[in-house]
Amino acid sequence: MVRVRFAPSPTGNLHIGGGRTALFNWLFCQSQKGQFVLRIEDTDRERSKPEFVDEILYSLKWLGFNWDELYYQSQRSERYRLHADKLLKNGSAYIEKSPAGKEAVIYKVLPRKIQVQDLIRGQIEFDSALIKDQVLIKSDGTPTYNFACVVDDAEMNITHIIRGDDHISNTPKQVLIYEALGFALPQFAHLPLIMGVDGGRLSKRTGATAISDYRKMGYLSEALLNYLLLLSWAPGDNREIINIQEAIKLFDIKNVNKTSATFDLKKLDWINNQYLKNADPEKLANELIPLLEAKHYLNRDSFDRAYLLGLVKLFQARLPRLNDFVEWADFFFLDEPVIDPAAKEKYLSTDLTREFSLFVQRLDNLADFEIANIEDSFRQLVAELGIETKKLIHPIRVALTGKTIGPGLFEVIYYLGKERSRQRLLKWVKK
RNA sequence: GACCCUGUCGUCUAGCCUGGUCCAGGACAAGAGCUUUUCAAGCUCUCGACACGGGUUCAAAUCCCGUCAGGGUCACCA
Repeated sequence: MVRVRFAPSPTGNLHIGGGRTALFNWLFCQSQKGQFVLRIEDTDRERSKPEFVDEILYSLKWLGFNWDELYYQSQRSERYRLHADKLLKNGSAYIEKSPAGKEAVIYKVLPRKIQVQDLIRGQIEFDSALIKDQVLIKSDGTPTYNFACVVDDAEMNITHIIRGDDHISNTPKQVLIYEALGFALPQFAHLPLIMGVDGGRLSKRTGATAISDYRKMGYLSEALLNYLLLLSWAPGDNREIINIQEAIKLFDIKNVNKTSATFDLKKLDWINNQYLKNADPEKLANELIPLLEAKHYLNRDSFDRAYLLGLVKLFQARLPRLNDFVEWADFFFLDEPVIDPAAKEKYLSTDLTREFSLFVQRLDNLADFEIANIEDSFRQLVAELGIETKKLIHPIRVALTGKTIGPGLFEVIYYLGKERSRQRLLKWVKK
């Protein structure tokens, strides 16, 4: 039975790199019908915070991952103590006393060659003569990362350790401990790191790093997952849009790339848009309601859901991020549209009193205020006036929405309604 | 600095294992155009890469060596 683990340390939010590590563990685990262990590595008492644990669990669930078992290292002190004593007894570790009289347990590293078989990289060789003696139990009684990690992975029967590249140099240290403890070695697979646009590690300086930040910005979890997946793996058929279920079917850990990848927000936006345009409007509306409410654009208890759904459908194919809806569609919720000064200058600087008045009349005369009828009456009008469609369509859009870009004008008029449309147009009519 | 990992368009990648079908394919971005209503959607086109140098071979992006470059790690942090 394949057993993998994801072992975040709750000293911060779940970040992109962690989410990606969780993703590949999930992919491998699901493709092998294995079990997924979640282990909270909270041995650093100073920096570990329960609110980070909550945040990490929440983000993992948001990404769609769940776990079969959950452990906290802080609750397993006696296990580490026990195995440290074992090493003390068989002579592979020794005690070091600090000036304050506190004792630490140190593993004695003997010189030898260590070969590690990595599922992604092949064989990697190390010389332990270059590794100094390793602290197992710190003088405050807590285990070090490398020690707790080995004890846990062994006791939890982890068969495959899939983690970031930055752990490659920990691997020989851990192999030494596995062997000293008499545990069988698991398989290792080291994922390439994700870089920021500046070439270094992805950091807050080069963009948002927390998974939850992307959720708050309006990225769908499926899209984020799809993007993260493509960062170091490809389905092999030039497909860019692939959902997690299909990926699980095609996934082979041996095909994971060795090269670190740069995080590219533009491509994430594109993928997100691909998902947004096919997303269920009901679901999108639900996500938008709190955002619109925060802007006082609607009241949760008394709004027209069908109407909101209509607006969502108008915009969803164009949005890079769901949250952009709030700004892009603001004119549907505000009493008065916020007019972009440049748009006003370009389209509303000439007097359109006659054209606007006539169009308002046509709208007033419509028996059925339907999109097709609105369009017909508009086209009839420009034909009669003998002007180009675009000469009138752009000024009307700016007057109604305040923007030069947006959904088709006739849909906009329909959803704005007859009354609001005529009022906004009449504002530009000189008496 | 030492050790380890990696090197295909600006970015993500396919191809590399099993040399020839690759004067290197796809996607994002960028640029141009189309869409007699905008674009931030859609469609079309363009630009653009095998890090470098040696080998091996009839033939190398693919195999070997070296160089260079980038990244990671060297904590009683995880």
